[in-house]
Amino acid sequence: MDRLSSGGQETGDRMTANYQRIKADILEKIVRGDWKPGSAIPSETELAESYGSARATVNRAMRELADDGVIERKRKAGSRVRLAPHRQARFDIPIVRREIEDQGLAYRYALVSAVEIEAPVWLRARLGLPDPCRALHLECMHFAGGAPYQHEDRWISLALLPQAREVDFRAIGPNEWLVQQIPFTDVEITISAQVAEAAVAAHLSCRAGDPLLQIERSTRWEGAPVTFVRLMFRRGHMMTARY
Amino acid sequence: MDRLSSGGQETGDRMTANYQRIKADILEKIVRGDWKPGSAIPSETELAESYGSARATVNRAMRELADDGVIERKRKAGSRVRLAPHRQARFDIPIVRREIEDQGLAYRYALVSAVEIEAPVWLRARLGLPDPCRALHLECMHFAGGAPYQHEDRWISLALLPQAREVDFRAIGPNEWLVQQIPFTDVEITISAQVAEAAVAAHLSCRAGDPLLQIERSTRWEGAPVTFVRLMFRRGHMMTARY
DNA sequence: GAGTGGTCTAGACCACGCC
DNA sequence: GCGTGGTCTAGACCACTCG
Repeated sequence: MDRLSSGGQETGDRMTANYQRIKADILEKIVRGDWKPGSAIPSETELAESYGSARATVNRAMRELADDGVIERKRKAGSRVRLAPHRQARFDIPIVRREIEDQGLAYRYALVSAVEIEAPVWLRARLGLPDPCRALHLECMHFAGGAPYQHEDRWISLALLPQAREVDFRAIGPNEWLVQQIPFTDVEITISAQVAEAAVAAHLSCRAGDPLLQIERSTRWEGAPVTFVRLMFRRGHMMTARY
Repeated sequence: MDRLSSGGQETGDRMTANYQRIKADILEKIVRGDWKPGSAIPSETELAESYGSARATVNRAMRELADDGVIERKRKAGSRVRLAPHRQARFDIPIVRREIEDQGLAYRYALVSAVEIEAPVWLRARLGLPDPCRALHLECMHFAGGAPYQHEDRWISLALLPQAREVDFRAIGPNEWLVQQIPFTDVEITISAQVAEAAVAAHLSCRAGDPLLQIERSTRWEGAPVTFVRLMFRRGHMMTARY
């Protein structure tokens, strides 16, 4: 009954797709309070009729709203406005090199140390590694415009990637090498605030005890542990996201 | 030519949708190295034919792969495997109350202070508020199982939400009240590590100088500044995400 | 200019989940 | 049971962009 503003409803409309206009219109109804939190939204069939479009088009709008956490959908129950909008933020996890070069700064990488040792207990527990298990332990630094930017404490499972022994990690960073080996995996990421220990503080040119943003990341491939990394950023580093 | 494993290709298949199987199959080809980073992927039409499905189905698989940052798509150029997978993690931004109650702990909220004052310069700059501008400044604490969990330093623009003056924030937390007022907005989030100042440290039962995870969030509505909040978590708090 | 992805439609079948 | 969302199809037009 209330077609969207613009008259043209055919296909590829000027500027915005129809499903986007429908999505925006539904969102506006929710924001304005026409459809209150917890209340039901008309079915896709009804909406399709009222917008004068196909159900598939409405479906895409609704699916994206559900992905965005604005509405909840259940088969027979229909769609409802979420009581508490399920907010989530997407943070980019850039390759360090890109992150720095995108800021227009010169990137430099340095290997601090590399040793093959038996995987320590905490690492085995954390990654679910088998009991006796050898691992490659790398310590690296990333610099931005000459200044320390990030300290990388990397562990690579030699059970899954024995070829890591042959790599010269003075020439290539572990992250960039790993990306070439395993293009896609399951990842668990943890962010926290930690004090700079003396060794790390020296590398990052800050004082021991300074608060540093820490990212820990466990990577698996088909369930098998691949690598664990602890990244300490220089003091004052921030992560930003919009939604 | 190489239909996917399961014979049934009709519609609603057992367990997994066809577009998901196609998506997984394409992803596997990329991971296995059949389609290398930077190289082109067959066009949707070709893929649709080889999978024996409609182009729309392939389109959905490809669109999700693009959303996931695995491939890049351009109109005439076709689809290519990303050189460096554009990784991003989605972090849930829960309501504090839910975050705590989901852990099975008792939630308690307390208002520390509430004053109406002229918005300070830094806040006006940060949110883009007009020059003379009054704001409500709230300081709150959130407890989990009796222990301090989070310190909230909240600013609410009275230009946009004058009704905030009438609210008894001893009874309701600012976040929960705001959600009722403005169901959906544009948000900018920043995460960093900070030292606990003496005042905050006292509230969070930690020592001044301890490293704390800090989240700052600016919220707008249709471009107009609504609220700014600085959340300091108790020492040791971590944010986790998977992808 | 021409190929590729972006979008839309009309119709269809299915599975889940309330009743 | 039966309505609703989830998915699929075959065909279509369009807009972008590379060459």
